Amino acid sequence: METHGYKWQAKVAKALAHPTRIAILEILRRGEICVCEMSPEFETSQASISQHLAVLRDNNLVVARREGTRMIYRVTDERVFRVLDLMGSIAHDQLDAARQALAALESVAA
Amino acid sequence: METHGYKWQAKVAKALAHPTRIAILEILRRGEICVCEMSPEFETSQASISQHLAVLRDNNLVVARREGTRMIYRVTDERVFRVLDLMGSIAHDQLDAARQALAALESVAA
DNA sequence: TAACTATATTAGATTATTCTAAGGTAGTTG
DNA sequence: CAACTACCTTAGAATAATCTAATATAGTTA
Repeated sequence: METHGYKWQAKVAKALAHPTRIAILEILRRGEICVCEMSPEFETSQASISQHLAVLRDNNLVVARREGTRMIYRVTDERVFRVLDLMGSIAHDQLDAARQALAALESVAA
Repeated sequence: METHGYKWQAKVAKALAHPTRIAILEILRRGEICVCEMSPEFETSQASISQHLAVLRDNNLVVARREGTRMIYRVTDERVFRVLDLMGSIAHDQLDAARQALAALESVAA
């Protein structure tokens, strides 16, 4: 198996592998927006957001264009939202299962 | 924006963020299988594969059961394959676009 | 029970990611 | 053009991920 061929898929996954970057994409899901409008939604420093945007840019998940002094970002491929949704429901069901397993243990202990 | 809520999604993404782990999941797509049967498909060391399997296990993307001396693995949620497929087509189209951009540049240079 | 097979774990070095702090760039406006 | 706004980049420290080498464990078989 030439794992090498999966490098590009892995790069997409890696680009998504941070809560802040997912949050950025969720904001962009509402439509294109400038950094100045998404920044206030985070506690994170501006530099940090800029770096996360750079990761998304470098992996071609978003593109930016300048408009005056602002940079307007948008996603390049709407399919990332399907990925986010799927990962969300997978994670959700994992938590659900874990909680049920815990409840089962607790009912035995009681 | 409470990025904290995206932690679990990010964990799923992180678990997928390595070519070897994607390759493992692609093998598991064919059905459950023991480590001894998937190992030969990799150049990677046995320890490394075991560690990658541990990452997938720790993130609940696969489960293992023992059968004699062997460990049989299977995916816990078939939706990971949809994630892999989506990431694959996103990555594919990115490469396509990059190649077309290059070709356009080259035709100008010529 | 000793040797063997299949797999996991640990330790440690290496490399990659992320954050903070500081400074830089690009466009705008008085 | 000086000051300002919006954003980016760099450097460096802290943390996390990955690999190799060695060792451990669990079940099997002679």
